[in-house]
Amino acid sequence: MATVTEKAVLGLRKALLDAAGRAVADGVFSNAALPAFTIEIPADTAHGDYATNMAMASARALRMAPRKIAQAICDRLDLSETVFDRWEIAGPGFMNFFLGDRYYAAVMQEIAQQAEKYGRSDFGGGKRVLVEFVSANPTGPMHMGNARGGALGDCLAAVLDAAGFDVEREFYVNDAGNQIEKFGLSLSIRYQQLFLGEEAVPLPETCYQGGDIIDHAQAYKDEFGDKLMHTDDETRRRELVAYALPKNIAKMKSDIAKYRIDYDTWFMESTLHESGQVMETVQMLTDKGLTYEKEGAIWYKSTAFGAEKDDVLVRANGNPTYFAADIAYHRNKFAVRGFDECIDVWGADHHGHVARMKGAMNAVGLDGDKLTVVLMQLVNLLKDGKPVKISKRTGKAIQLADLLDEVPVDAARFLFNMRESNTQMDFDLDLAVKQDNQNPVYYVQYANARICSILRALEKEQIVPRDCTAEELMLLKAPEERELIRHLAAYPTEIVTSAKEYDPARITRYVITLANLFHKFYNACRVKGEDESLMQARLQVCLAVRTVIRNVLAMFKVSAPDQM
RNA sequence: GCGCCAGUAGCUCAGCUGGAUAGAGCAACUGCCUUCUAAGCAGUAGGCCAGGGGUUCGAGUCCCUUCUGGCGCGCCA
Repeated sequence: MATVTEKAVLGLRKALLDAAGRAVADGVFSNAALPAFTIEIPADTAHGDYATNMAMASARALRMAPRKIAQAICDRLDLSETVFDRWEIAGPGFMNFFLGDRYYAAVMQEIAQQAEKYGRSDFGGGKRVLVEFVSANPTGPMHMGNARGGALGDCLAAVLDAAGFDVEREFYVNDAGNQIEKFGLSLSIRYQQLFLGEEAVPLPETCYQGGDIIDHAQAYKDEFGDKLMHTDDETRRRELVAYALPKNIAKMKSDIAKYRIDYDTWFMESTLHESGQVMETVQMLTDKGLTYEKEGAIWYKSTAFGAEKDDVLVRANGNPTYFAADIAYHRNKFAVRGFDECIDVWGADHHGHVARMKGAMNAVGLDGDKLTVVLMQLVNLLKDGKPVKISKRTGKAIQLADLLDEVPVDAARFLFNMRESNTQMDFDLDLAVKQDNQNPVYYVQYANARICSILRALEKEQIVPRDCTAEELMLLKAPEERELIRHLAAYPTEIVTSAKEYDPARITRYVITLANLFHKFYNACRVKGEDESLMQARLQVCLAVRTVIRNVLAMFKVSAPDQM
C-alpha cells in the first residue's frame, strides 16, 4: 500500500522514463543505457516540489548538454497520469516539477482515512527484531547515561514498530560475574565497617564507593543486626548480595516504569550460566578450533574474525569472562529465540567491542551483519554551566531517579531524543528543569493544544468537522497550507528513513518542524469565520496536524494535553 | 603509538545515497494580540562549514593530510 506521496514519485519516474523512451524512438537520444538518477525534494521550494538530476546524470552517456537533454525529455513528457501539473528546466539542467491541487487533496484524504494508523507501514515485513537497551549494571543506581539510552532505545523500538517490524524490548541484567563479586565484597566491607569502624576494615579503591552500598549495609543491619559478623567471608558476601541485588533490580524496574519504558523481557545473565549455555558456547568455539590455551586461560581467536586482538573466554581461575557470556547471550537471541535481527544500544565507550561481537556471531555459525550496534555518546551533564562528573565510584553521580524527580518525563524523553545518538551531548540540568518556551517539547504540545482550542471554539457555535470533498480540499492554496500539507505527507517516509538509519531523533525534529509549520499556518490562515467550505477544509488541516502530532507523541510516550 | 566518533552562526544542533544563493532553535535587536491560546508569528543581524591538498560539470557531504576535543586498546563490564 504505497502512500499518495510514494505513488507521486513513482508516477513521475515512469513519466520521465516514458518520455526518454520516446526521445530514443524519435532518434534524438542514442540507445545508450540511462544512468541512475534521483528524484528529490529541493531545499528551496522555488525549485519545485520535486526535482531530478536525470539530464545531468545522463549527459556523459548521451553525449549531449544537460539542458538539451532536459528539453528533449520535457517536450515529450506526459504528466496527465501524475499528480504534477507543471515542469521547468533550471540551472545547469535540473528538471523541476510542481505538484497540482489534486495531490494536496489526496494527502488530506489519506490522513483522514488512516487516522491513528497514518505513518505506519509494512516496510519491515513483520521481521522479528529485538532491541536491547539500557541494560544497566544492577550493582548500583542508574545514571544520566541510562536516561539517554532509555529514550533512544525505547523510541527506536517504537519507530521500528511503526515501520512494520515485530519488535521486542529487552533489558539484560548482569546479575552474574565479576562485578557481582565486587558488589558482594563492597557490601561486606561496608557492613563490617558499621560494627568495627572504617579504619579497621578499609574499603579498597577497586570497590564500589557509592553511598548506596552503605545504605544497603545499614538496611541489612537494621533488619538482621550483627548476624553476618559471625559468618565466614563468603557466606557474608553471598548473603548480602542475595539481600541487596533484588532490591536494586526492583528499583531499576520502578525507575524504568516511571520513565514510561515497558520491557517485554528482563533477561537474567545468570540463567545463561545456570543452563550451561555459556560453557556450551565456549565448547562450540573450541570444537571449531577457534580457541587455544595460554597461561591457564582459554582464549578465543577474535583476530580470525576481524578483531584487533584475541580475547579470553575462560579465566585461569575457571570463571568465564563477560565476553563469553555475551556471546552466549547473543547466540541465545538468534539461535534459541529466533530473532531475525538484533539491535543493541551501547555506550560509545564500548565501541571497541562491536567488531569482535559481530565476528563472534559469525564464529558460532550465525550472521554478524544481523546484529546492529547503535552507539550512543555519553551525556555531559552541566550544572551552573560546569560539567558534573558522572562516576559510580565517587558516589556523586546524578541518578536517573534524581533526574526524573526534577525534570518532567515528557521533557526528559523528548530532550534526550533530539540529538543523533552518536554525537556528544550536553545536558544542561538548569535548562531542562525550566518549564518554559526554551523547551521544544512545549512548542509541539502547544500546537496540539491550539488545535484543540480551535475545535472547542467552533463547537460553541455548533460547528463540527465534517468530511470534505476533493474540490473543497483544493481550496487549500495558501503557501502556508501547502507547505504544511507537504510536510504532513512526508511523515511515513520519515518513519521508514528513521528506521533504516536507527535514528529516532529524526522524528523528534520532524514533529518540531511540523509544529512550526502549523504555527505559521495558524497566524496566516483563519479557520473560524471563513466561508463554510474553506473553513471545513482548514478544519481538516487542523485535524490532520493533530493526528500526526498525536501519533508521534503517543509513539514516543510523550503526553499531548488538550489545553495548556 | 594504534583505532573509533566528532569539529557547521555567540550557544545547542540539522543538512536525506555529492546538487542550485549553507538551515533551524536559543540568545540579541525591531515589529504584530477589540477576531480560533502571544508557551505564537513576521523581520534584522550573525558563517573562509577547524586548516591544507585532491577527485569532478558540481564538495559541508567522497579521498589524503594536519590540528583540536571525546572515547577505546584488561584474565573489567
